[in-house]
Amino acid sequence: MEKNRFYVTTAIDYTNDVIHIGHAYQKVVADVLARYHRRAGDKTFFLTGTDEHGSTSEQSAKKVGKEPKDFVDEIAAEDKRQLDSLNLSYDRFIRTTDPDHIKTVEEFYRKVERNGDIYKGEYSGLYCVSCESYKTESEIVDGHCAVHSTKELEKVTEENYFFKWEKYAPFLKKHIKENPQFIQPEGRRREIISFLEQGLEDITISRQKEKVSWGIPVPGDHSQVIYVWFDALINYISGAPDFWPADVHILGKDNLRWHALLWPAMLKSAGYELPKTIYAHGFLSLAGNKISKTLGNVIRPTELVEKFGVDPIRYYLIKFGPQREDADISDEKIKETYNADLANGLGNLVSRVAKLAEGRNLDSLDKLASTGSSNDLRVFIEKFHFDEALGYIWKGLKQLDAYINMNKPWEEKGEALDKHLIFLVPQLLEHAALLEPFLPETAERIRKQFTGRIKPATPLFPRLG
RNA sequence: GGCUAGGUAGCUCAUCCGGUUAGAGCGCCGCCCUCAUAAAGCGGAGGUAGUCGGUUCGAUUCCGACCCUAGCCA
Repeated sequence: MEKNRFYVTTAIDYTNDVIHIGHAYQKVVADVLARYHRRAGDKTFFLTGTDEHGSTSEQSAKKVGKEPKDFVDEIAAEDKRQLDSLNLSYDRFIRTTDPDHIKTVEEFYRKVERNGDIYKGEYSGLYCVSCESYKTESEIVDGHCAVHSTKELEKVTEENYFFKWEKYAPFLKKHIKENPQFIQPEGRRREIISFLEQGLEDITISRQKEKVSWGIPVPGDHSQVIYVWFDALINYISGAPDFWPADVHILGKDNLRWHALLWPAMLKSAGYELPKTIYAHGFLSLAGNKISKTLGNVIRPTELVEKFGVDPIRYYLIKFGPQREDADISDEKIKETYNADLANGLGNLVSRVAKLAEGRNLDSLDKLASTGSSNDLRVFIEKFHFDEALGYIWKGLKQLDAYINMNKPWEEKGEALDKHLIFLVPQLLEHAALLEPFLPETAERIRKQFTGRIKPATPLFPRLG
């Protein structure tokens, strides 16, 4: 059987601070896709990592009296710990300070340059001396820098390199219209199309080294460093060159424009294939509030995982996460979902069957099951409808509960009981297999419990009071 | 301010092109059962579909204005 190739990426996170629970959704979703495709036998690569260059990381380092590299080393290590707590099966954690990434960026830049799409121009913007960086409109409050409201912003003009973005507008328009699958979900696609109708302007892709020193030098002109996107986006190629083009980039809606419009233009210019799908999700709020340092309500994945366990957090995010629109998370909501679906649902069903089959050795049975494949499930996954995928599996679990209620196997003995177990145990194992991409730890526990001599029932998910 | 997306039961969402009493899951209340984690099963309460106007025989569904939420404004 011929194997497909599957390459999924997440956004790489900025290293001015450690990631929080709001970043967890896209990582879990990417993990579900990666695990699903690995199971299906596809040659799979799952890339995640950190975006480490730029003035914001540089200044965060300075604030705590550290060299940029030392500082981002610490953040990257902590980010990785956060991701690991979610049981993510990434194949590489790329850092934009990795030597092979820097080399790829230089090569990429040269390709675009050779194609005649880079030129020198004048960039002018409002510069905050205290921040040592240019401010965009959203960072300016009443004409002042949002962080330094007493200082005047200076209008500064500098010579930078520009990328001929506008040139690619017709190409982008055509590609997006002809490939409905390119930007997902559909609402986001319309958003980008209508933005594109307003036209594009060329964009600066470098900064003078004296303003931003923490970055990759522009090839051939070390008085400038490459600015943000011409560094960060290229990680998708440097992270797994043999797997390019990516099947899906998963990112937050704030990054969509860059991924949907700038990145494809860059790729086209440099002569690369385009990714197949760019999937943008919404944001997660915490108990009704925006997650922000200023509000002081930032929580890390590790905190929730310690409180509820990995799979309950994964389950909540997949079922109620910001798949299309924004979503909310809170201890209360996690607990409610945990009790309803995991304790009373899956966990209780496992206990029922385990008790009925306790001590039996039905080893020959489990080999009949566990194909872990389902056409319905495949369709949900391909459409990125992860919540519906879980709903589909849970519908199956409900049917098993209904089967037990109807057939009352606890009233049976011997062969009559076996008749039911021969149906129930393989069914349960089959569902565990379907569940593996979503709740890997739970799937494994069920598999172990029902392999060989069936172990006594210990609650998979003890009910929370 | 401009552009875009969204506002349907307490919560999360479904309602294809306008048309009988707007649905589901969770939560809540009641009943019932016990193989099971006081779980499963059955029943019930709960919505003037953001607001106000317009088009129409008829609008949650179309049009307009306004309000609220979110993202972007390079």
